[in-house]
Amino acid sequence: MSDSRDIASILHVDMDAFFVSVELLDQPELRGKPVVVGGDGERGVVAAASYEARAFGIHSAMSSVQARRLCPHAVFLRGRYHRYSEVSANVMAIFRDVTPLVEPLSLDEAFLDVTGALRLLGDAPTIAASIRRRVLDEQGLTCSVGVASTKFVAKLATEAAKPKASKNGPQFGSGVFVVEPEETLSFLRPLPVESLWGVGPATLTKLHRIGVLTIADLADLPEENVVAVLGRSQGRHLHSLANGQDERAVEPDRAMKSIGQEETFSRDHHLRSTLDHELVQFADSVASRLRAQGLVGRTVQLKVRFGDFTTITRSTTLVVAVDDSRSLLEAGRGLLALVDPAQGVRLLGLSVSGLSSDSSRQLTFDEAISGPGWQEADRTIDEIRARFGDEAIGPAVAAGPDGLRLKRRGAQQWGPDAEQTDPGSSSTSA
DNA sequence: TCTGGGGTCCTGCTACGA
DNA sequence: TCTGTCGTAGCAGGACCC
Repeated sequence: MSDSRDIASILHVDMDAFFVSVELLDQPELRGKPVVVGGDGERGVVAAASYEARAFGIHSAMSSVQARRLCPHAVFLRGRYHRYSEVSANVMAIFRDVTPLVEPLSLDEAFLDVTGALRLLGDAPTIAASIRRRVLDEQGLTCSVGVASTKFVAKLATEAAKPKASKNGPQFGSGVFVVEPEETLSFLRPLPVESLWGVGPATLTKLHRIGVLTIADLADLPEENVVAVLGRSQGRHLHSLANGQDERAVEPDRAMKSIGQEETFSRDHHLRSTLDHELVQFADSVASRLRAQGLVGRTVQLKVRFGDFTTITRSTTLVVAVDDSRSLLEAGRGLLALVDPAQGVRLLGLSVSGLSSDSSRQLTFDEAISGPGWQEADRTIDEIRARFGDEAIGPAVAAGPDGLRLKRRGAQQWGPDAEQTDPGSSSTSA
């Protein structure tokens, strides 16, 4: 991105209230109403809120209990992750029509480096406007675009372009907001320091302690003072950003670093056997996703959050990288044995990192001497799921009490299942 | 008061081999 | 042979993002 230093050719595109907008596409009768996606269980949180809901003070990451209190008549919808992925893929395809340099950040936002498209398609604001038009025409969705010479300024510019919630309904933003290179510092300096990417609650407390409230305050401090407070890596990074310097290029092919699944239970679990049941499903699901991506992983990590919200992780690194459910389950069980669930477990998670392509996969000792038995079984399961859907087959433990109902994988994106029962809590909680 | 799920990145500590 | 140093890997926890 050599040219992007002196020309505004980095775009940050962010879909407006994406999950809610997709729901409104499919259920147009909800338009104009306060709609909340996620947070339909007792322990859930809000994943997205319509601008009408935001006018009541509801925002993403807010607990569902609080959201209901603020707006009891809002429509609460369970998230449909697969549907959002589908629409997201269509939107990303539009971006890739403009430039191959697209770096998705999540389902609903991406960076685009349009330096190479300027001669053909016009200047960056023109390209931004045409992307907005295409997304609206082809997908029926609105988005906001920030244009700048660096990634993080483009991202901040998007905030300025976005619609704002108000009591009188959404106030539409400009849709495109451009920060020319020479305007970068005057744009940044008045903003609160928490606008910087990487300043969360913990860092903000440290910065407030030394009197830093705005980006200008941070930029004007000597770098060594910032490093003394935040450490070398974060201190240097944030000081550079505050001064408008960001050398990071748009990276279209970022490799996945880990794959995992976790779940917050509707009630705390106290029995190891209950947690083992969950572990079986996690291992099955994570292994299946590894194989779908053609990946194998070496480091298995178990995450446990107790009732008092303290969270621990236990991990182990295997001799060879794996993608089968049995190996993940064995490793997970070994780690679970290190944990005492008696005080009540609120969340359990299993993830795999140290990923590499499965073409580099080595045979395990078992496979080498007895053949790929479990791997073969897993691949057969993959084929059945590909033909008949995710719910067609799964670990026996995932079947419900009637032996027929399979718990859907990936169904609980934003909170525990309201109908979940907990055999552990009733017998051991005090 | 209440705090999901899926991730990435960084830091500090320990163990171990050269 | 003993000791100290250095680099690296593994592990655990925390902060942050959407």
